[in-house]
Amino acid sequence: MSRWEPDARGRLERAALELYGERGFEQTTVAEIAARAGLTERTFFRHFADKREVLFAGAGTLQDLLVSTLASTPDSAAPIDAVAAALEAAGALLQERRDYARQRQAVIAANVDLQERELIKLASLASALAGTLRQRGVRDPAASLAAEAGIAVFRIAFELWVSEASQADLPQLIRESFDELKAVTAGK
Amino acid sequence: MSRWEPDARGRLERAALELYGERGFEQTTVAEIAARAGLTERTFFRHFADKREVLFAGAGTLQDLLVSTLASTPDSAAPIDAVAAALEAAGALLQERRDYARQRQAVIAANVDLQERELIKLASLASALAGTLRQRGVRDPAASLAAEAGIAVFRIAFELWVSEASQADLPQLIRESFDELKAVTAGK
DNA sequence: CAGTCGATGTCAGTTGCTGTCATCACCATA
DNA sequence: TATGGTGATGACAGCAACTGACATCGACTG
Repeated sequence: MSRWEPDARGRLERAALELYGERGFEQTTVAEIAARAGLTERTFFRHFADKREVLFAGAGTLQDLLVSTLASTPDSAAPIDAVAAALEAAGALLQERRDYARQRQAVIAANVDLQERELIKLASLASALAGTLRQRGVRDPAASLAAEAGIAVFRIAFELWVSEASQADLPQLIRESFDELKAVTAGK
Repeated sequence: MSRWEPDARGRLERAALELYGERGFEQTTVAEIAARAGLTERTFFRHFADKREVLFAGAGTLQDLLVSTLASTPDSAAPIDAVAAALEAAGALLQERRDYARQRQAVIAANVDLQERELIKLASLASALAGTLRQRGVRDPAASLAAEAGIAVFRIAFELWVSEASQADLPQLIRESFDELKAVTAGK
C-alpha cells in the first residue's frame, strides 16, 4: 500500500473547481482547497504555480492537439483554412467535456483575475499556431494574423456555445464564425 | 502653500516606471515605489488598484478616443473599415508618446503578469468597439468579430512598430496590417 | 538490509493588499 | 475670526498568496 492516496494533482484540481464554484474564486483560500484534497497548502504550490493555474491544467493538451492538427494539414490548404481545421479539432475535444467546460467557464466568467489568465493562455495558443504556420512557409505578418484572427473566431464561437442552452455543435459554430469573419473582412 | 506636493498620482506612475525598468517588476516592492514618490505604500493603493495597474493609467483615455472616433465614422463605411479608422487614430495618439510607449512596452514584455493585464485591457477595448458597432446597427457576431479582428491587427502592428529601430509610422503600419488581414482571410 | 529517492509535511518569512482610525491643511460660512 | 466640514495622507494591524529550507518516511535499488 502506498504512503499517500493517488492522484494528488487531480484531487486538487477537482477540489479547486468545486470550491471556486461554491464560494467564488476570491472567497476560497488555497488552504481550503488543499484541505478538501487531503493535502497541505505547500503541496498545492508544488503542483500549480499559483492559485489560478489549477484551472488551466488542460491547456497544454489543447495546444498540442492544435499544433499537431495544424502541422498535419495538407500544404495545399490556405493558412486561414488550416487554422480553421485545427480549431475545429480543438472544438471537438472541448465538446467531449461539455459539462466540465461549462462549469469551468462559469467560474472564469465570474472573476477578472481568471479571465486574465485565460487570455494569456489563448495568446499562447495563437503564438503556437503562428509558429507552426511559419514552419509551413507562411511569412509574417500573415502567419501571426491568421493565428490571431483564428483565436478571435474561436473565442467568439466558444462563448456562443457555452451560453447557448441548446445542444449546439461547437466545431460547426467555429466553421460558421470563420465564414462570418471572411464576410466581415471582405469589407462587405 | 499646500500641505502636500502636487500630482501624487503622476509621481507614483513615474517612480513605478523607473523602478520597473531599473530592477524589473517583481524585484520592485510597492513600498519602494511609494518611497521614491515621497509617499507611503497605503497611498499607492488609494490611487491604483494593484501593483500592475500603475502602468495602465492611460488605457481609459485610449478607449475613449477609440470609441468616439468609431462613433463619428460615417455609417456608409463598412464595419471593418470603421474599426480600422478608429485604430489608426489610436495609433496616432500612441505615436505622439513614442519614447514613453517603448519604455513601457519593454517593461511589460519582461513580465508575464504585466502581459496578462495588457491583454485584458485590449480585450476591454475590443468589447467597447463591439458595443459601439452594435449601436451603429451591426449585429453579432459580426460586430464582435470586426472588433476582435481589429484589435488583433492593432497588436501585431504595434509590436512591429515598437520593435523596429526605424521611424516607422504606426497608423500606416496599422493600415497595411489590415490589408494583410483582408488578404489572409480571403483564403489567399 | 543499507542507502537513495520522491512526494509530502512543517515552519518561518516576505510581500501584496485591505480595513480602520488619526491627522491636519484647506475652505466655506457664520 | 472662530468653527466645523472635507479630502488627501499617514500609521498600524492583519490576512492570504507564495517561497525557501529542512524533516519525514514509504518505495525502490543494488
